[in-house]
This record gives sequence, structure tokens and C-alpha cells, in this order.
Amino acid sequence: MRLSRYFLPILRETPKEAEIASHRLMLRAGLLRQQAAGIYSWLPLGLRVLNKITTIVREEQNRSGAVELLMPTIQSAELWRESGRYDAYGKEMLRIRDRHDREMLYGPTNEEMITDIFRAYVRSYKDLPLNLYHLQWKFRDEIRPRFGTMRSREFLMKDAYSFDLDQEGARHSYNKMFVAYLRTFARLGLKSIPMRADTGPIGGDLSHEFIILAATGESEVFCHRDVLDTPIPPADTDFDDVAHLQSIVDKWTSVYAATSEMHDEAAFAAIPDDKKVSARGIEVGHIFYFGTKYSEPMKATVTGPDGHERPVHMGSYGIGPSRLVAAIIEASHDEAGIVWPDPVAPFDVALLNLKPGDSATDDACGHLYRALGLRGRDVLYDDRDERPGAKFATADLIGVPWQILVGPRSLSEGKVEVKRRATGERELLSIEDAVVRVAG
RNA sequence: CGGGGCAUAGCGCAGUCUGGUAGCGCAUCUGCUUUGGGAGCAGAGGGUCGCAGGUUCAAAUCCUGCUGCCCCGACCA
Repeated sequence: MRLSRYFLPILRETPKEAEIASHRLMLRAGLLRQQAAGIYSWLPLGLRVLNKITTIVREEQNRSGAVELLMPTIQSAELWRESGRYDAYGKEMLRIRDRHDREMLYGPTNEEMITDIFRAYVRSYKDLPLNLYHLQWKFRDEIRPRFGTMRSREFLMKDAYSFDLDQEGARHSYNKMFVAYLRTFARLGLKSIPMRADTGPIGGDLSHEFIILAATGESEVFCHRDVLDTPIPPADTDFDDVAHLQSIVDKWTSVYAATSEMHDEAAFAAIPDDKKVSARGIEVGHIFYFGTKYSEPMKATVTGPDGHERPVHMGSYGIGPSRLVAAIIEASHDEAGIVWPDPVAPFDVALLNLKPGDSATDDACGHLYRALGLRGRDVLYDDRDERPGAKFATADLIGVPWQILVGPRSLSEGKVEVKRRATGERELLSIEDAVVRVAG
């Protein structure tokens, strides 16, 4: 992509409404535009990051055996009356009426609807276990949205729902998501910590929040330092191996880690002082087992091996990709701007032509642009008629992991400069070596 | 929902107290010079001062109502 033909409205000054780093940088780097309180447009660069994240989320959901579908944003109130949540949910739910005066709502979550889909088709225990998920925009009319997409009213959520014959099966489904989440966040370049969590109004008795540590996090969290070094399950983990998955979850949950709501002072006090971590965290995922809370009132039943019908045991599992964009920035930025982890970066390489119009730099950039493109790299080519300083500032701000600086100075020796955004390390390389360095 | 604040050019702000030609910086456009860490000079364009009503010879400024947004607190991916 040539920057001169792209749509990247970067801001030199910080809009006054932005308090925290991620919000400030998302506005400055042209990722986001606010349209109303807690409601945002995703500009091209922001959308690229969001898509990178959802791709990884999907890959790990699919790997664990979950199956993707897509449910609508608008739901009918009728369904929510069946579960009893239409009245219970309160003002957070955006209620609307259609032209026939039918009561509708903009979905804040999809337990009812997925249960309706399940009960319409599934009759036998032989079709279990089943885990269905989708990625869809949600709306929760928060009292006070803030911090950009960290807490917005409209947000993208990956929500998965598991169905099992009994609690034992549901436990395994829960463990699958537990492992999938560990892998997902690790692949996004984040160190996530599963923490015992309150189940809240959603019900049930088994729940973990996945927290990443960041100074601007909204929750206060406590954990044993060792949890930060627990190994992430590998890609070839067998998700059908019940005992193995349980052992992974046991290893992670045997180390103390809890949010302030679930904090146990005595247990924390027993940890050696040098292993105590008391910090702030951002919740990026939340998993629940809630048994038959919805299947019972909504009559989602299957016939078991004994010929008896019984309500299925369910769990739900949420990740907020739109929040993750902000969370990743909170965890990875510096004075100059965003520092994207490679897997989620909007582009792989920023190619800076420091003297556009000069035939030597133009030719070298053209060559690099094509060579990297052929190797499958997304390159943002800064071909604007700007001074070098402005290009450096832009490249640093938008945080693309690799920068290739092409100017007359190094080019006179037949070299270009390859800079790593995260560390600031620079190498003078020939054009061919630069391609290999960046594209592997 | 309680408390506090803001609304003036695309962005950041001054002007409001004490009514009288709507300003500054950045950005944008044109020209020339410049070109390795957000260039310089010269010129230009861009505003129903959030909306509605009122007071006044005269309102960005005073009064009333409304709307939007932000911050602090209790809830949430």
C-alpha cells in the first residue's frame, strides 16, 4: 500500500477527550473515530488490526473444536422473556421497537438465542459435545463508557457456547476453552493470567477471567509470580485428551491468582514476598460454566443413553477483540507511539522513501516494495512528499514492527537501513539482505 | 444515577468576568527554497461561536431552556 493513496488520518495533537495511552494513540494514529459516547468507527489501520486479532481468535477457536456460525445483532424480546432475563437485565440492554410495535433489543450477549438454535435441532446425546461460537457486535448501554474501545457501548465479541450431557462433559468443554484462550492471548503477544472470578449475574459456579497486567488496568489483581512463567500449551495439544487438558488447567489454577472480588488475603499472605504480585489488570476474556440455567427454562434437552430427556449443561466463553486492540496498546507502546507485536501489526513493514523524486531512492523502494510483496509481506510504502523527520515520526507512531529507511546517504554505499520498532536496533544492509532480514 | 467541567475553523486553544470589526498555533491550498528525526519564507482559503428562545441600538460574551461530550464514584467482554 502506498501511503500517498491510503487513508491514514494521523493527528499531531492529542484530542482532549483521550485520557489513557491506548485511547490517545488510537486517535492519533488514525485507527479510530468516535461517533457518539462509546461508539466508534474503525478507520482502515484500526480495522486491519482488528481483523488480525479476529483471525487468530478464530484459528484457536477452530483448533479447539468450536464451530463458527453467525447470529444477528437484533433479537426479539420474546426469547429473553423465556429465560427471565428481559426484566432482569436492566437498563444496560438497549430496547427498541419495530414498526409493528414489537419489542426488540440490540443483543448484549447471545445465551438465549444460541439455546434456541440448539433446541431446534439437537435431540440426542450422540450429537454432544457441541461448541458453537460467533463474532458479532454487541451493545451494552454502559452508564459511563470511557477509555475508547477499552470500555465502549458497542463492541465486538467472540462468544462461544458449549453444550454437554452432564457436568463432567461440561468441565472438559470448559477446559478446552481455557487452553484455547491461553494460546490465543499468547499468540497476540500478551501474557494473560487466568484468575478465579465471580460468576456475576450470568450464574453458575465455575468461572475464570483472563487478565493481562497493565498499569492502566481497571481491575486490581493479585497473583503468584510463577504464574507468569507457566508454559503455554503447544499448537499440537490434543483437545480430546480429557486427562491431559485437565492437567494443564490444574497446573495453571494451582498457583494463586485472583481479582479483587475473589481475593483471599490469607492465601495471598502465605506467598513468599518476592513472589507476590499485586498489580492492575485488564480483563480480555471471561469463561463460565453455568449448568442448566438457560437449558432448563428454555427446554433445551437431549435424550441420554438411558432414554431419558435431560437439560444440557452449558458454558459461555467471551473474548472482546475490540477491547484487545486497546489492551495490546496499553501493554505495548512508548513515547513515540504504538509498538505492535508482529502477529497483530496492521502492516509488517514500513518502507520509508526519504527522498521521493530521487531516481535512486525511488528505484530501490520500488524494488523492495515488489520483492517484499512477493514474499507475502504487507508493506506500507511512505512515498509522500514529506521530509524524513515527518516520516520517522509517522512510522514510529503507527508502530509497524519493521522499518526500512531508504535515503541517499546509505544508498550511496548500496545499503538501506533496517530498523526494528520495538528495540530501535538498526542494521545497514544491502537491498537483498534487507528483504531476507524482514521477510525471512 | 449523584458530583464536577467543557462546547469558538479539521485538531489544540485565547476571547466571555467588564456586550461593540472573531483571533492564535498546528493542519490545508499556491509559489519558491529545503530534504536522515514532525523545515523556512511569502501568499491564500476555511466560522450560522452546539441548538432554541429572551434582554439590548448591538450578544461568542448577559438571562432561560435544551442537546452533545468529557472527568470522578457505584456495575461490566
